[in-house]
Amino acid sequence: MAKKTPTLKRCDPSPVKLNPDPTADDFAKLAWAIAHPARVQIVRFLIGRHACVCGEIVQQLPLAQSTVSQHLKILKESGLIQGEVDGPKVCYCINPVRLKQLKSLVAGL
Amino acid sequence: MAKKTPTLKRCDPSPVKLNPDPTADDFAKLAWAIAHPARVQIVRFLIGRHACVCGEIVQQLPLAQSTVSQHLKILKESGLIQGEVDGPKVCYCINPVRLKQLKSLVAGL
DNA sequence: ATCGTTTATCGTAGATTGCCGATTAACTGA
DNA sequence: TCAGTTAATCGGCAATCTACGATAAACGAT
Repeated sequence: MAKKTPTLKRCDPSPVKLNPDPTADDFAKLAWAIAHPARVQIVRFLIGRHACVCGEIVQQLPLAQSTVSQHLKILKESGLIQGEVDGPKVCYCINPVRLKQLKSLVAGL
Repeated sequence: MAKKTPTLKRCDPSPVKLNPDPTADDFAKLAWAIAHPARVQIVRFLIGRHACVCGEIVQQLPLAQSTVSQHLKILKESGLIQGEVDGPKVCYCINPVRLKQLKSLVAGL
């Protein structure tokens, strides 16, 4: 009992193992997709409008068309949004399944 | 009726205004904090353990100590975690308020 | 006071991001 | 067919991120 630590311990010393976190990569990927203000706005905009044309998104943001296209590409690669060709235009919309995945991953933290 | 668009419209043409999104920056900041697999694991680890020492996190990850320290710094700057000096060690823990903010922002999408 | 432990910071290198203008590709309509 | 519109891609530049080893700072213990 001489070695009893006198300092009050704030840290839990229980040896809990770190679970393998197989979803960490996917989680990070989804988080990365919305880790930029412009992309947050795009996602919110698409949710609010259900679906809309690329050009409209460009008009709403103070960014060049090419830059917005890059952001849309990133969002598309994450699976959060989908682009459907509609004539010369492209109609973007939210992927509800993927959005739900993001929500449950964050909610499960 | 000759000008009736023959193509079925998938896109909603209703003119909905894009709300100013004052939280977009903060949202992106929080998302950025967990936009890396290592940081996702750190956050999950801290949630699972309630609190723990920096060195333990380093042991759990296949990264150098300095790299983990950088990730911890990013997480701390986002407000998601807090570091409390406990002698020569530093005890990290989740900031529940900030975590709840992240959850509600994502849930509110 | 000095040593050992623990963590943060510095400096560096390579890769990636964000932004833009310019160009290209795809499609419609006259 | 040809012109016009729409969106994606290319090339380039500055900035940031990630990772590491090495070093410095803070603290407890002897």
